[in-house]
Amino acid sequence: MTYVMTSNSPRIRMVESTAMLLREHGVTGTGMRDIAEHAQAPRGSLQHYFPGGKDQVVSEALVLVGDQATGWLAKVLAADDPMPARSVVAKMFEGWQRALTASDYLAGCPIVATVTDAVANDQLRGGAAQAFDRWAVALTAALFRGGLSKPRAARSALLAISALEGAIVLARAQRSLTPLNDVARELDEYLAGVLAPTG
Amino acid sequence: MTYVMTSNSPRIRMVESTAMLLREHGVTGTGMRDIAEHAQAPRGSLQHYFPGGKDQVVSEALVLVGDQATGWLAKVLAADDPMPARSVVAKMFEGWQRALTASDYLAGCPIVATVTDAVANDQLRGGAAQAFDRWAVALTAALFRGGLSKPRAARSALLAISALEGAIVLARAQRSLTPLNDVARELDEYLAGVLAPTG
DNA sequence: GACGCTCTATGACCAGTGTCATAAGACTGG
DNA sequence: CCAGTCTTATGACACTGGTCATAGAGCGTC
Repeated sequence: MTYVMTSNSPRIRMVESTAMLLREHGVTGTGMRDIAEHAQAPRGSLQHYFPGGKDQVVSEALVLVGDQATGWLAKVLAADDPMPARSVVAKMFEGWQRALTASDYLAGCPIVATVTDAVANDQLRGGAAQAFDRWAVALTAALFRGGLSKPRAARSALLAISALEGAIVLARAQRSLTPLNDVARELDEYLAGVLAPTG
Repeated sequence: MTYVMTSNSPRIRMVESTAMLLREHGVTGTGMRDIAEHAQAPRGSLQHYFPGGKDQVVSEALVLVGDQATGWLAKVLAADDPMPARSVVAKMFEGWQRALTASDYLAGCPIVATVTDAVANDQLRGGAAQAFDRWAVALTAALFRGGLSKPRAARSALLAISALEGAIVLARAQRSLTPLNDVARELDEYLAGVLAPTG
C-alpha cells in the first residue's frame, strides 16, 4: 500500500508513518525499523529526533491522529450554518467506511490499537486517553451546535465514538461494511429520537 | 492478579490462560512462555497439545470467550419468562463494569485485541469474526425475545456490541467507568424509543 | 520386565526487538 | 576555508519471540 506523505520533513514523516503503521499492526507489532523504512528515513534519525524512544514516537503519533479527528470537527464548528447532529455523525461514519475499503479492511483506529496492547504503559495509555478526550470534546461541541442539549451532546458523543470504534473492529474482523452500516443506521435513529420535540 | 482456574486439565488451563493474557497484552504481547507460566504448565506441553503453534492456542481461546459470551445469553433465552431487551443490554454492560474495576482497567476484550493486532492473520481474524458472529446471533435472539422485531433485533445487537466494545476501550484509556455508564444510559434510551408503541 | 504411548521438561536456534555507540556527511556562521 | 552543529548512516549489543529437537518421567499392556 502506498501512502501520500504530506510533508518533506523527515521528522513529521516518521510520525505520520508511525500513525499509519499503528493502524494495521498495533504498538508491539510496529518496529522502529519498520517506521524508519516506511518513512524512508534512516534509523539514526529516529534516535535523533525522538530521544525518548518508541514511546515518544507513538505518543506524537497519537497527538497527530487527535489533530486529524478534531480537525474537521473544528471546520464544521466554524462553518456559517450549523450542521445538524445527525449529519455530523453520519459523516464521521462515512469517513471510516472509505478508510476501511481503501485499506482492504486492514486499517483500524490507532488509538484503539494503542489501548489494547499498551494499557500497562502509562505514557501511551495517557496519550490515548487524551486523544479520545479531545475527540469527544470536539464532537460534543459539534453535536451541541447541531441541536442537542449540552449534557445530552456529551453523552451522545461518547456513544457515537464508542459505537464507531466498536463497529470498526467488527467490520475489520468480518471484512464487511455491514456492521458499520447497521450501527450508523441505528445511531441515526437514536439521534432522531433524541432530537424529537417530544423530549 | 490471581485467577481461578476452572479445570485441572493442563490443556484447558492453557487455553484459559491464553484468553486471560490476551485481555491485557494482546496477541503479540502474549508469549508462549507467558502462557505456559500462567497456566503453571511446562512449555513442552504447549507444543504437545497445540501442534498448530500460537495460532492454534489463540484460536481456541477465542472459541472459549465466544462460549462465555453466548453462555449466559443461552441461559437468558432458556429462562421461563423472557427478559426485556433493555435488561439484557444493561446486564451485559454491568458484567463489563465489574470486569474492568476488578482488573483495575487492565482487562479488555480478547476478541478486540486479536483483531487490532492480527488482522493480517487470516486464521485469527476469522476466529475473531466467528466469535463476534456467535455473540451477535445470540444477542439478536435474546433481544427478539425481549420485544424487538427480528430485523431490528439484529441491528440493535450490532449496535449494542459495538458500543460496548468501544466503551470498554474508552474506559480502559481513561481508567474510568464514565464512558461505560454514559453509553449504557444512552443505549437504554435508544432501546426505549425502539420499543415504544409509537414506531 | 520390556514395550509403547502420553505427557513433561529443557536446551538450542534464528529472526526479531529497542537501544546504544560511533562515525560520516551536510550545512551554517564565522 | 574551517569549526561547529545538525542530520544521516551503520554496526553492535542484550534480550525476547516462536519453534524445533531431544530426552526424560509416568504408566498401562502384552
